[in-house]
Amino acid sequence: MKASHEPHASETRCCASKDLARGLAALAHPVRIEILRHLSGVDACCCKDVVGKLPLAQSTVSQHLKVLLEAGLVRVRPEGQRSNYAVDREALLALSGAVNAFLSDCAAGAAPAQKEKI
Amino acid sequence: MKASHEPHASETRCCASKDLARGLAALAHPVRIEILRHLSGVDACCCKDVVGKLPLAQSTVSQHLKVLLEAGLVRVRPEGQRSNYAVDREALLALSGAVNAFLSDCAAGAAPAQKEKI
DNA sequence: AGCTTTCATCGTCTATCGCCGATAAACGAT
DNA sequence: ATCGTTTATCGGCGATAGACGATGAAAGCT
Repeated sequence: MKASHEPHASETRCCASKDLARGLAALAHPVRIEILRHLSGVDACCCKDVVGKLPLAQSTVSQHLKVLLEAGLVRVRPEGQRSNYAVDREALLALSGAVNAFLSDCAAGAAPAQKEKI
Repeated sequence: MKASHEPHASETRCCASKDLARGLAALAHPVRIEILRHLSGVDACCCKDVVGKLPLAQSTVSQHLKVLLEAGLVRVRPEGQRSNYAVDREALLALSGAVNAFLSDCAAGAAPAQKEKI
């Protein structure tokens, strides 16, 4: 997105926004929220199990799991012919903390690294 | 999305997921995060001000503001020829609470309204 | 009255998302 | 060695998101 174009009074801040947005984007889908819910209720389960609980094709579920995986919100452990997925509880807490920090700061009017011109 | 198709062991829960996803989707964009940051730092400011801080066209910023508005994260007060936007601090805190509750529950393994089979 | 400023909306374009079926790869079992 | 099971990935399709410029409406200014 034209990164080196104009340092529009935002350079380091922009990266933080993009990181946060990336994490949120992984979460911002009803199916992925459902999947996280399912995964959190069990120790670990394979893709097939998740497919059994959702009205979606296996390939679709696999892709959603991949998104969650790449966002670092779940972990996978290949066990035999199946892949055991589990929520990364630390990552969830970290994301929760990041979202909380951002939203609370915004709500408090303490915009990070700002407050210069009106 | 084929709502009345098969009550796949999720009916009320699905709505909650969709609501949460909707709120998160509004937040899951770097530009909108930046806008929220800007708005939180000032009491209220108009679209033009936001445009001045971002390398984007006025129409684009206006649309992002509309998304935030429809998600209830910001409020607008038309004042003369300009629109004064301000963060809805209560809404931000509410969303923060919802995200926090969901992620914390997931991290704690307490998936809401689940825990049956497997 | 004109002119400027500010904003919202429309239409368009491109890129990405979300879904699917089909297929291949990896593994276990017979 | 040959199945059956599970998973990941590919290609395609429709829908949506995100960006832009252009336009029009509303409000202020001279």
